[in-house]
Amino acid sequence: MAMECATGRHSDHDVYAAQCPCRAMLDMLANKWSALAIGALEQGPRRFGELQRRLQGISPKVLTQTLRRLEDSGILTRTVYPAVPLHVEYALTPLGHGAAVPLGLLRTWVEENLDNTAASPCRPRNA
Amino acid sequence: MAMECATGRHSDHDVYAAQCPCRAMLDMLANKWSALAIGALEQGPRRFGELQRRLQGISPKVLTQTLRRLEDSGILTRTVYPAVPLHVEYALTPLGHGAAVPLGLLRTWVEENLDNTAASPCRPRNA
DNA sequence: GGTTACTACTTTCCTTTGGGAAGCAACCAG
DNA sequence: CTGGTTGCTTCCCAAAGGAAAGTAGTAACC
Repeated sequence: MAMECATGRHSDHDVYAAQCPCRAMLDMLANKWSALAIGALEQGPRRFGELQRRLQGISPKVLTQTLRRLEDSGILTRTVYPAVPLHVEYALTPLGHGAAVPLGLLRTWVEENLDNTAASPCRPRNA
Repeated sequence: MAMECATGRHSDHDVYAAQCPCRAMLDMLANKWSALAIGALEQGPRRFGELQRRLQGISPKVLTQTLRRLEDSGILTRTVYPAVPLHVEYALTPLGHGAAVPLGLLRTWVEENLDNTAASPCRPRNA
């Protein structure tokens, strides 16, 4: 009786089911670089170099991999303008803009709630 | 002038800064198993075996790693009841319950929006 | 003509992390 | 003394992450 998926809670999908394709989607979105890249594209299309500067600490290899995966999943589009020098733009699809909402809330929550942990803040609050 | 972090957008933290401790927090929460484990604990404390059955496909090693990391970050607590057989309960902290909100939205979004992608559904919609 | 610069990667190499299979330890029931 | 239950740990391998350097095409500078 369709134990593999479909508990009927939301739609036909269940992220808790190992075989459900939405598990793979969750695995892709629930990832540091994906969350940051999607957030960086929320305000409009960005170029490779812009993203690399924004996502501090990412290497070009990993940025390419991340963008390719998101492109293959329909989260963003890659457009090449054969100008000189080469110009490549990445932009969120409507699906990507949808995913950006919960991911943005997650990023915001992390930034606003880290103080409650034992981690040291970037700016000490009394110095 | 504090380029390492703190763009001032939300609080003193910036997930886009590589050195900001909130980047590490994002890296931990933005992860398949963390998102599922936190969701599974949202309705109340759960035992190791319960979590392992709920998070279909997780191995005991990976579940232990995930729970330990979340415990070390203050997201959940681990309580041992020295009964026979051994009884261990995992429960979200207030911080964990806060993190559960955006993560729950992400899980729900994935379940409800996978249809819009090229991925095959669990239950075909016309058969 | 040679050199430098720009953009967007790719390649190589190495370290770190993730993941499955199996084993372990404690305890009790039969 | 064997089997069952719970909650892990250990071993080993494969996949992913990350730093550094190389590539390709063009154009502007000297």
